[in-house]
Amino acid sequence: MLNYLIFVSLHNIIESNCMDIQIQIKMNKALYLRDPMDSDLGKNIISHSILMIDEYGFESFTFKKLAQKIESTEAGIYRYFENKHRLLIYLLDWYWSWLEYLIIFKTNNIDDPSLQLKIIIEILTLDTFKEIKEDQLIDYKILHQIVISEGSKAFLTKNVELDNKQQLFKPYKDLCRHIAGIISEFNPGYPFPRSLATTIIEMSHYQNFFMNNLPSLTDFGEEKDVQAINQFLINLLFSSITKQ
Amino acid sequence: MLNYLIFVSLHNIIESNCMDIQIQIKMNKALYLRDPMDSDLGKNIISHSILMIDEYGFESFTFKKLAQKIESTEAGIYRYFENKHRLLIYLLDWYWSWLEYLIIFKTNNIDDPSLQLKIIIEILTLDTFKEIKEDQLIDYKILHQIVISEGSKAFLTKNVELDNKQQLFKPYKDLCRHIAGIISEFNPGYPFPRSLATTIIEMSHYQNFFMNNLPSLTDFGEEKDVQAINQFLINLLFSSITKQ
DNA sequence: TGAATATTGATAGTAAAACTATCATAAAAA
DNA sequence: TTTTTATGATAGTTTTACTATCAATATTCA
Repeated sequence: MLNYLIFVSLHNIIESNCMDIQIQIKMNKALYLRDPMDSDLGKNIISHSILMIDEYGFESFTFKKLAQKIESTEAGIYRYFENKHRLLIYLLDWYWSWLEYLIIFKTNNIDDPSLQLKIIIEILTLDTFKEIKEDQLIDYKILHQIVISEGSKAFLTKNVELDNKQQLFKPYKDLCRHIAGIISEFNPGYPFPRSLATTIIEMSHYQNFFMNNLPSLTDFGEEKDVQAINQFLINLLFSSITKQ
Repeated sequence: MLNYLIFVSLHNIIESNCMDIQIQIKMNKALYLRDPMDSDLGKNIISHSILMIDEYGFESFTFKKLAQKIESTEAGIYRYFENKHRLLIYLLDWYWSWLEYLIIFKTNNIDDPSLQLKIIIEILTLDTFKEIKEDQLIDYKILHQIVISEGSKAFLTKNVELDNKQQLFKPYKDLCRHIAGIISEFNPGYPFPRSLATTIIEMSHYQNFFMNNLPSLTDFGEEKDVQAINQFLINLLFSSITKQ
């Protein structure tokens, strides 16, 4: 039975039991008042908030509803998270940290940056997720849906500056820097590696959201196939960075 | 004094007095309960909601605050708009309709689709806006800031489907289709014209937001120059659609 | 001109959301 | 065993999001 710690250049992943994809992620302490991973109640908050934000949408999701679902109290949840916005960022940060872990894991020992980028795009669209086993705590497929539908709301607020000072967006930035690094490795002369990285990341979500909700804004409306988004992103990325 | 009606293929622009850029836009009736353009109170709601959403952010903006500012009452505003989400979409739709008008106006008589696309990108980043005169009702520069910071919130809700059925996103879709058409004119073989159009539109906002708020996610952090975003978008677009 | 209609302002009120505070009990740590 | 900590139960406040009612004032139109 494979059971080991991973020591990579990852700041946020502290432990991973790989066979059942049980990952421990070191979260920014500013995100919570009490560490939700330290108790059953906390874990319940995390796992059920993922389900409920997906079900109701972030605006209609409330701590009261969550408390009823997990048979606890509103006040109980407030002991863990200052407000629902912090909880959202917690979930998103978890996702980004986990995704960077996945990327490092899956591109490990691969030297060709172009192949690395292709793998990254596949991971970003979560097309690989058929193979990924469920975590009992975090349903990554649903969490991915939250990232698609609610992700931008983390930073599109008047609090960006303060939240950013508290490093709340670090996992997202880390991922962006990571991808930008590989882009620069592929083509050191390309002048916009970071902007291109955010473009690929954001579009992997927007194209998915549009495909499913406003299909005329995409070219994937009929088939609704994530594979087509993949092709679009590959085309977009490599057109930009391939030297003629 | 120039004063004429414009008859173009624009569904939403019904009247334009060009010398002082006074534009009348036909808005979707589902967006309001009473047409705000028909009264002073309504016009006040529009002009001041733009200022206040920009000042407070959409989440903290309330009809009560707006009522106090324009010295009317909460109930008075509710006579015009069902809720603040509809008001937001009203403002965004106005913007998109106006932008498509601007694009048609500025690319008129230009045959070269590549030049058309360059003009469109310039308009999207609103780099041209130094020259644009203020409307006494709509401050387009501030409205552009709202589109950047709050635009996605129009459709990233559990109401997308219903809102879409009411055609609330039509101006955005019209613009997307318009740009996609020019892309296809430039390169009829390019397989993702619509997705590329939304990518350019969305990135013109995201890169701007990131540049100003989370600069490490872009390559424009030091200079904070919209012109650099322009260059990025031009590069992104033409790399994709230029045949090798 | 006078009556009907529409628009706004003023006021009041409700339900839910977003918290905060307090106290008792149960479980875990010292 | 004592102390600390975590949770549950309950109650309360402020703000948001909205609805309802009525009077005053314009505007329309017959």
